[in-house]
Amino acid sequence: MNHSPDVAQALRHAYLFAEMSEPHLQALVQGMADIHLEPGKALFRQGQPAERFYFLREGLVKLFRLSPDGDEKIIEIMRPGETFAEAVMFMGPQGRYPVNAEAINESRVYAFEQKVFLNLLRESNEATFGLLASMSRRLHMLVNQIESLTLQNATYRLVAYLLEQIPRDVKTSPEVQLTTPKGVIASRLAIQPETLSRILGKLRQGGLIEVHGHHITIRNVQALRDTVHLPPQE
Amino acid sequence: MNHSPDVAQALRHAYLFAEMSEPHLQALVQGMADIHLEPGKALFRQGQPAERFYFLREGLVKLFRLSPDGDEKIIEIMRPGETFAEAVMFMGPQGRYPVNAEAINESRVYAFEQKVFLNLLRESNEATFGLLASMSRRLHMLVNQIESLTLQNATYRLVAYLLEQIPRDVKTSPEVQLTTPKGVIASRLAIQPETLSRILGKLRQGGLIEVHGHHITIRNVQALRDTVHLPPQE
DNA sequence: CCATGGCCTTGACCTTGGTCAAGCGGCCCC
DNA sequence: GGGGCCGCTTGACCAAGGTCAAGGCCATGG
Repeated sequence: MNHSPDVAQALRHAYLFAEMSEPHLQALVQGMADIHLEPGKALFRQGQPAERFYFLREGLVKLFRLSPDGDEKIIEIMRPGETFAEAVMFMGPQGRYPVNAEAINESRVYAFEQKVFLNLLRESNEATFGLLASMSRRLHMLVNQIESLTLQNATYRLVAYLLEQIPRDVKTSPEVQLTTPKGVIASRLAIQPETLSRILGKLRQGGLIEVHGHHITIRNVQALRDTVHLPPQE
Repeated sequence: MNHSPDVAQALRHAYLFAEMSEPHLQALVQGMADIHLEPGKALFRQGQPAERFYFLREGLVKLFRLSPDGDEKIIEIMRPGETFAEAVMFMGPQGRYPVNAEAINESRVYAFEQKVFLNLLRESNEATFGLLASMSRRLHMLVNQIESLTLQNATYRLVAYLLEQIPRDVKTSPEVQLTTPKGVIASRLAIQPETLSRILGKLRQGGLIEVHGHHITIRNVQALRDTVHLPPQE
């Protein structure tokens, strides 16, 4: 199967490939693996030698850590068009995945050999800068996460999460469609599902939101921001 | 003043400069600024346009966030030989510092213009790979921090911190010298000073450690690991 | 049409660590 | 040498969120 044109097209949405020369990109597409994942299927486990990195084509993948007694903390939920595990390439020759990766929904990922990609990087600076940009974004994201875990409470984190889910451009009473089960969101926010449910209930009672299953209507964006002392606007 | 030889020597300890060609390094040394900081003096503030990045020559610098009501969370404590704020270079042209930086002790930092460094990166791949390595290490460090904030409790974090402070190679009853006031350590571990004090007291009562001001003797490394269910050895 | 199981909600209770307040000890500086 | 300050400790109390247990609500499949 030769999907090269549209595959290359899709890849260009990722920082990593955005600026890459056409021949280089083509070479990568030739060498990549197209992997199909059922919901709940693991892609890799923490501690495994990291030989590949990934581009999410369709579906939803969670990156997470497990505590000794099985509790799960989701570090990041990957969405289509994003790459992950690229940074591990530079952890030295014996690099290992620092997290687990598992499909939430049925998913399709493209896998690239790190060795191949590294060779390509050595002779192409545009690609390297794309990689630097994506790592720098991820660093910032993690710092934000640490801040909200330590300096803010559970309600803040949930509200911030909801506000992030509002599609750009929307001015009117925004509708948010939760893309994952609530338990997954809870783990991402480092709270228990019970607590998530209670906070949602509290916000609902306050008339700030309406909850219909996975569909949430935000009745008053500004009031919502105010409850957690977020500055107006975005 | 021309300290170039020993300055270059010191810079090579950082990943960022380790593999860099001698002429390039010399050029950077020529252009850098040598900054002296009194304890408590700010180097930069979150939100300021990021035009430089830094190498810590002497002293101790904290990177931290502030909550709206003044609580401080230290993200990282920089030690001599380390670079910081390099990643911001890739946040786009209007990059801003994502944290505050302030000297804990009297310190000396070298400051480099991002523009200059970026130009150099474009023509030198060794330097770029050094940068990638240091960003990748920092990513891993942040993920570890998120894990211990969410999946572990305060005692675990403190014990893990103490164990990290044990100098390599030591086999006998290890001595740890705290390099910063305990309040700083508390902020780094995201606990209150009172809690830090209590946990230390609990460990002391359990006969696991001895505390004499900033000097801590670990009486039983293995028992200490066991209290937080860390696997033996390192 | 009902049974099953997953996901979510709700209630009662508990634990960890935060908050507030008081006090101690060393250090610096007049 | 005394006053004051800072960093730390200790105690009493508190509250956010976790834990445990019991249902409810669908969707799915027999």
